[in-house]
Formats: sequence, C-alpha cells, structure tokens
Amino acid sequence: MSSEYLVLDVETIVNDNRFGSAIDPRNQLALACWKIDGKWKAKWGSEFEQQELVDDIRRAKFLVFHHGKYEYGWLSRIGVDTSQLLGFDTMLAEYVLLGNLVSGDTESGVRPTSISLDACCQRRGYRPKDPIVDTWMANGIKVSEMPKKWVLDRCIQDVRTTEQLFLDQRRQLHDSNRLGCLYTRCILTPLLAEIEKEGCHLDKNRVEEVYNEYSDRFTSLTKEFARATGGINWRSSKQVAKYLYDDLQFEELRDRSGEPKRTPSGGRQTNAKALEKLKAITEAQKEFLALKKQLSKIGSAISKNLDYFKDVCESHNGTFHAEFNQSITATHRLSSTGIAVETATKGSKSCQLTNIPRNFKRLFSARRDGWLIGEVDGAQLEFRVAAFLGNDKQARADIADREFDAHCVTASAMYEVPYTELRNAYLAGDKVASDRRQSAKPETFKPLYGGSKGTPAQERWYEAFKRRYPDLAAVQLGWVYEVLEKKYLTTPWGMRYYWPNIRMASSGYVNNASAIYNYPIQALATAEIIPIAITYLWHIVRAEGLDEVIVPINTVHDSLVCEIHPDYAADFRRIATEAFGLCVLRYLSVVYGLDFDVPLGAGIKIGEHWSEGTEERYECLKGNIERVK
DNA sequence: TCAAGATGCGCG
DNA sequence: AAAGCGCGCATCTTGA
Repeated sequence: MSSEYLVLDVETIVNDNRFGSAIDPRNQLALACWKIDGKWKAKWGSEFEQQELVDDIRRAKFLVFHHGKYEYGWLSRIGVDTSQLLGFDTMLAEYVLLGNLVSGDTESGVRPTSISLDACCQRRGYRPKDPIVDTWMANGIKVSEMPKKWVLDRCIQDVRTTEQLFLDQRRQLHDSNRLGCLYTRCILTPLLAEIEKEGCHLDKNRVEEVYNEYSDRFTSLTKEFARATGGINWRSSKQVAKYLYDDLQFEELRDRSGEPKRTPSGGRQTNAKALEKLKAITEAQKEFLALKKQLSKIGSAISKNLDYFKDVCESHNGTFHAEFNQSITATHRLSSTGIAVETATKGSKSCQLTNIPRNFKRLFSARRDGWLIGEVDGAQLEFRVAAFLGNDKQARADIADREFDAHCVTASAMYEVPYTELRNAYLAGDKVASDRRQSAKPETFKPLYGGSKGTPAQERWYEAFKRRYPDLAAVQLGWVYEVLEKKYLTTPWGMRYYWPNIRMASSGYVNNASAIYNYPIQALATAEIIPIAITYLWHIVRAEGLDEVIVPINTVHDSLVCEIHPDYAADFRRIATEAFGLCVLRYLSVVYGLDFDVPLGAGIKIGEHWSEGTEERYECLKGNIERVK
C-alpha cells in the first residue's frame, strides 16, 4: 500500500520476430522510462547503460509494470538480482480481478477479455496508446527505425497509464480482499523469467535413438495402413470415419437413448477413446483398429515432439526455450507456449513445456556437463486439497493411511470385488487384479469433478465415490448453490470465480456444476500452493548461495524441475521438502489466513535424466517433515 | 492461397 | 438427452 514505488516500462529492438523478450540474445534493450517520487526519467541505451535505473530501483519499495515478466527478463540481463524485486503487475492484477472471466465462455458466447495495457485503460476511459507506433510495432518495424520522440512519448505514456491503472486496481483488490492472490501471482513472476531464460536441454544420443526407432516403426506402419485401407489419410478424421463406419461397417457408439455419439459439430468420432470402445468382429475390423491405434500414437509423437527434438539437437546444441503464460487459464494455473524454431526439413515447430509425453521425459538431461536433473512434485496434491476444502473425514483418513490405494478402491466398486481381496491379489502379483486396477485408474478422479455418466460399472464407482466422501460432496454442492445465488464463488483464500450464465434446468441439472466442483480444487493446488512452493524453493536456494548449483528449468502444474550439481543433491532434497511443506503452510496462514491441516507430501526424483531415479517421498505434518519408506 | 474451425492427442 | 476440469500444437477441412 506504500507510495514508494517505481513505475517502469521498457522498449526493445525486436530481432526475434516475436515480442523482443530478453530470452533471445538477438534482442536489444533500447529505452527505459520510469517514474519515482513524482519524477520522470528516461534513458536510451542497452542493458549495459542502465545504471541510473538500477540505482532508482534499489530505492523503491516495489515496482509497478504491465506484464512484468518482460521487465524482469531485461532487469536480469542488466545484472539485477530479480529475486530481491517485488512487483505489482497490472496485467496480473487485471487477471485476478477478472478471475475466470478472462477466458470467456464458449457455451454462452462470452468473448475472452483482453488484459493488454491498452484494453485495461480503454475500459477505464484512460488515454489509449498511440495507434501509429502501435501499428508499426505490430508489423515488425523496429523502434530504432521510428522517430525517437514518438517512441519516447509512447513509453512515457505507458508509464503514466500503468500508474493510473495500478492505483485503481490496488483499491479494487484491497476492497475485495484479493491483494493476497495478486501477491502470490507477482512473486512467482521473476522465477518464471529465469526459467524461460534457462531453457530445456535434450540428450542428443537418446533423441537420436528414439527418433530412429519411431521413424522405422512409422514407415512400416504407414505402409501397412495404406495396404489395408487402400490409401486413406490416417490423419484425416473425415476419411477415417468414412472408412470405419461405411467401408468396415462398424456400429457407431450410442448413448442411452440410442442416439449416436458424435463430435461437437456432428461428425462421427474417430478418437482413440471411441475406437477403444468399438466392437471389432471381422479380421479386417480388428486389423484396422490395431493399426490406427499405433499409427496415431507414433505419428503424433513424431510430428509434435521428435521432429522438433531432433532439429534442436542437431542445430541448437540440444537446448530449446518456451514461455510461461501467467494470465491465460480460467483457474489461474500456468500455461506454456513453445518458441518456434525453423527446422531444417519440417518447417516451423515449437514445443510447450506442460504436455511433454511422459515417455520422452527421459530424453532430457542437464545442459551442464555431469549435472543431474531433479524433480519435486506435490504428492496427491489435488486430492489432499479436496480433503482440506471438503473437510472430509474419510479423505483425511485415506491420506493418513499409507497403505491406502485409491485405484484399488475404484476397481473394487467397478468390478464388485471387496477392496482388501483385490488389493491383496494385486500386491501378490495377480494378473486379473492388476489389470482391473490399471483399467480403473482413469476413473479414480472423474467423480471428484462431477463425472456421473458412463457404463454401469463406471456409474457404480461414481456413486460409491459420493458415498465414500460425503463431506466433500456436500461442500462442493454448497459451492454450486453459492454460485446459483450470487453468480460467483468466493474461495476461502479470496479468489473469486464467476459464472454469470449459470442456470438450473427443471431436472435439477446445473450447467456449470462440474466446473464449479473443479475450480477451487485445481486452483488451490496448482495456482496457489505450487507457485508458493516453487517460489520459496527459489528464494531458499538463493539465500543459501546455491543458485549456481541448483537451477530451475521447468515447472508442470504440480512440480518443479531443476538442473543440479551432483554435489548438491542432498541440498535439493532438503530445500524442496521444506519449500513444498512447511513454507507453504506458513504462507497460507500468513497471507490467506488458512490453517491447512491436511498433510502435504512431496516426491523427489534425481537422476541423469528427467523423471529418472527412484522417488523419495516426504510427508509434512504438524510442523515436521518425515521421510516415507 | 489463406484463415478459421474442427478434430485429435499430449500433459496434470 | 447427456453432462469430469484445465490447457497448446499439429493437421485436415472448409469456405472465401
């Protein structure tokens, strides 16, 4: 709430055909404009000529900027320790104020809300950006090719409107008890900027090996598929549907009323899940399903990852970069966008960091010779958060019971076998029990977020889930009633999520119910707790002077991945468990007033490649951290 | 030829 | 009548 802030905006010479992020060494800092103590300052110059800015930043209590990850990136390149800089990001403030409304609502046709500086200001009736400079920038004209005065005026104008916007947002967030949420978003930002700069590194030998294996497989599968089908394009859902349902005469899947299940716009389904359920009788039918399944898997692995990975290894020293988007998702977790690279033969390709196939994590190694990859993740995080939010006795008991096996509970309901019988058989290596547990896995958490329809076996489990966790079910239903009444939900930590078009049908069905069941749980787990945990981890590492030996390189919803010097693996374990346990509890208590009284767990893997090495599990309970065997 | 829409599939 | 949630990227289809 202090008035000792510094408002900052920078302009850059963009040489990456994108937005001039500090990640790309070809981009250059061109101009910084800032305001401190009511004084306006501007400095033309590169990252080596910004001493006055650095000095002023040191005097300020916090920074104000729009999309501060950009400025953090440049400040880091200037040489500033960005972990010591607190920011108020007006883009994130607008994001918090909008809650989930930022992404719009396709069902009711609500368009996404822009949170660009210009859009934020226009909504409030402030002066808009200069349209000419804006058009130039949007079309790749470099600021070094524009009249200096025009660029300067624009930069100063941005500082002015950013401050205006900040003051308005700060009041709104304060009055609605959401400053804490903004704080959580803002303290994560400099870490994200560091991760983006670091990049991810691939093991050339392993990539080559897997690439060759997949290519060979792909070549032979493509041939077989062409022979079997007479040459349809397996990637075309239209051609596949025609072949499946017209030529091979498969029966379409039907719902209970006998209507065929179709894609949203009425096409016949060809996705893996639907194909899995089709009943193949003839040899031709069986062969087609088997071929299509393998071809889709291999084909997508090649076109979405391996082509790109191979090029990264051959032409970019095995390192590639992606960005984190901090203001895209409805629940406020992160998303990621790959930075496209022109490959030698496959055109422009990119890879984001949150959906890398689990099988390919083993292709990632440390960029630094001889270093290790360490990963820490929040154990059963969403379920534990659900137990906390639902204050559910049974869920708490299940979490406390270290022998508890959720998937066996699912299988027990689906296959009508007593839990202990199934579990013992599974532990004894019984094939049937193991298969049942495996096939039950995807169903385990579906009812947590309102899943209710399916086969009789599935529906038996969904009902059993509701009976097993009645307190949670009641709390979730309470959320739905709250939204029906107020059109928005206020979470226990202050975040608000909005459903302006919620309605209840005469049947009692509520259109947004499953989203309402999900948001608080997904959000507390992956938009609050994990950001808090990884921010703490980063700060402890720096406070202990270990930032040269423990380097974050990725984060995926419930985890953080670091490169680690082999002598510091034990430090990583110690710091990670503390950050994911005690630090989170303390922060939730101090910033949000939440007494999070369900144990938090962390799983840690360290190895020469990502996701390799045996996992060590830790539990944090009542102020203690304990290693779990 | 291009952009937008549709579909499928990877992750947590 | 039916109904887990949240994303981004590659490819094909469609329509101008």
